[in-house]
Amino acid sequence: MINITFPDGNIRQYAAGTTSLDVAKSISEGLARVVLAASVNGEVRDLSRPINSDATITFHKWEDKEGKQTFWHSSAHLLAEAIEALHPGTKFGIGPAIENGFYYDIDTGDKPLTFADLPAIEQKVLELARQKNEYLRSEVSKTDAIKYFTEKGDEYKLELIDGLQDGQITFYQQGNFTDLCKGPHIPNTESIKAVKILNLAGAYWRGDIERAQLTRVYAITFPKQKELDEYLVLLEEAKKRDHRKLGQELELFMFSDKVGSGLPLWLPKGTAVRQRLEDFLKKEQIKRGYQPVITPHIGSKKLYVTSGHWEKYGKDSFQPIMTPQEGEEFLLKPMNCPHHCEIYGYRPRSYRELPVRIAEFGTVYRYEMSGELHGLTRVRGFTQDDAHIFCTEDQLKEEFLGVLELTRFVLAKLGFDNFTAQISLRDPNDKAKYIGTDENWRKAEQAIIDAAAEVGLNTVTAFGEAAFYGPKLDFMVKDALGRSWQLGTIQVDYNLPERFNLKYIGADNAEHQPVMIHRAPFGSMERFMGVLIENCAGKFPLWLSPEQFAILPVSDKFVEYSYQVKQALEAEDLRGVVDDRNETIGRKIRDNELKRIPFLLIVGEKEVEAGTVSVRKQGEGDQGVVSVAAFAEMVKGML
RNA sequence: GCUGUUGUAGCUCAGGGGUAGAGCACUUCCUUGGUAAGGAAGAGGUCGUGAGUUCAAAUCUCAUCAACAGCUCCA
Repeated sequence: MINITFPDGNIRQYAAGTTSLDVAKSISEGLARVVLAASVNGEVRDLSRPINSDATITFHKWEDKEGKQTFWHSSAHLLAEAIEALHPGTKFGIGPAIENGFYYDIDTGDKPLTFADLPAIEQKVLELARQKNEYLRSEVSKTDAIKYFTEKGDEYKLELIDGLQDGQITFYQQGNFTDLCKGPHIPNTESIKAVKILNLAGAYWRGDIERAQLTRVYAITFPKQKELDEYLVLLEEAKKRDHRKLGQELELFMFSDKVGSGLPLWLPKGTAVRQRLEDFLKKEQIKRGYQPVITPHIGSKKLYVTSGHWEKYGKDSFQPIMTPQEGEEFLLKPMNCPHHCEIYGYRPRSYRELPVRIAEFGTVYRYEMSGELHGLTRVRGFTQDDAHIFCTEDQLKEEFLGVLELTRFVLAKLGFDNFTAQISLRDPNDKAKYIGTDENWRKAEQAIIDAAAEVGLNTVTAFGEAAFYGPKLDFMVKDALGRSWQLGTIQVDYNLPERFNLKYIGADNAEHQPVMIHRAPFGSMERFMGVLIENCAGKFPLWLSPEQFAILPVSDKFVEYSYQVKQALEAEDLRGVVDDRNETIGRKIRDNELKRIPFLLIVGEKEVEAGTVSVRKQGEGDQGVVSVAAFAEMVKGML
């Protein structure tokens, strides 16, 4: 007999060799019907795998992340079976589950898959699912595995097998389809009741730009048709929050072919929001001892040769600007750090004045590849809420903590509670990509890890995601469609101080090299605005909103009073407009609701006589009548 | 940059080898209306750009630019 421990600490005894499914059945038939996989000693496994010794067990249902992942991974196999049935000779790459659904990379040879093929494939998936085939696991020798896929002619699978060790290779089969896979899988295809192929796209084999481009088929499945329908509605809703769409509807920003791609033009309303964000952070930074500076938009090429950026990015950047002077070259600045290094180094520095915190909303230009451009979140000209902190080794951790505090303060103020803090470290297997000594890297990485741990920040660690000059801590936030974007960033840099030969005089009257922290709580104004727009669905917080109120006269007889109210509110530092169009009140309400104006003030005969306004809150309807002064007080109380 | 899709009025889109259409927005007039679309009339486009095929191209072909999705990249 073996002891099985359940998540609640209960222990029950079973015969050795019992399966997770048997264990589930012993608890209830109901559980056995809905369970998809089980974690045995922390490893997610097939329900049919026997358990031979004492173990802890956790069951995974559709509601769990592990349950969904297993369900979708199994669905990927089913999708492959359907594609193979309809398009014989298709070669298969990999087909993992992703956050929402799964994909399979396929190579259909010279007959590419088109959107017209998709309905038939979806039908086939459902047809195969209804065959109620089991997912059968088998352990296969490397020789047999190679033999199978050689006969099938699938070189992608052969390449995958090549990287595996004999004795660790498993196949899974359902119906007529056998795949190289380490599992786990759900027991049977019958629980897959609804499928939608979401997208087709190119993807390089093994992510390598030099290799073949396969067709990546994105799809999602559900155990109930209703859940699929709801998911598709959710996707549609998310598209409505897209900042590119809202930016146009709310007249926040635009792009112009004549200006150039990736170069946003900020319209008055977008500018109003952005400037308030800037003012907010500038004030906070002053409180925290930052010193604002201003530097030019270009810098001599020599500056970037010194910094090392020319060597690293020069050929992929906006190319140097020539001058009438032979041999003189300037670069549009792609970052502010070198300018700030020059400011730090313009005179000798004493340890007494460290840390020096140099801040600038600096506009930079980077020639991003055309395919990378994306609304406001990936552009070629953008403004960083940049600052560089020059400090001693001993001050590093405290400064890092201070920046962490500021960044979290900023995110909280703007309503971002769903961020991920990512610690980006070197790829330990490819140190050649980075500059600087091992010793400095080790120190910098440790400082970040320690500081994050000290404030109890929940972090994920990403190896290979560091900047080429140092490790960093990034705050990642998702957009309306679930894509992750880096917003705030904090980076430790031992490299630039060295390249610019920056020094300070210590208490020992000797020269020392300061450490540099790059940091930007917003990241860039453009990207932050983009993600902010999506996060609030265009309904900006009251203090940021371009217009806080709109006054809607019931007829043009009340326009004059409307302007008096507007003046009175502006005297209270509130901002808004009068909708004096010759339109019905219903129309004015509708149009201004759609502009996401927080408060609509309706005025007619009654209001004029009583000196009041009838208040309507965005999205919440009529709030009743109050005096103008009372309204002003109420709004100010909400700021 | 790569693969695929798209490009027609300010916006959303229909059409399609014989020189352009709808709704909304806009302008004017009527209406003076009380909590999410009042009525009428009018104006507005060399169909992304450039070549080619054709008696004829917005429509077909090629190139180019831009946008979208994913990949790759992100100082």
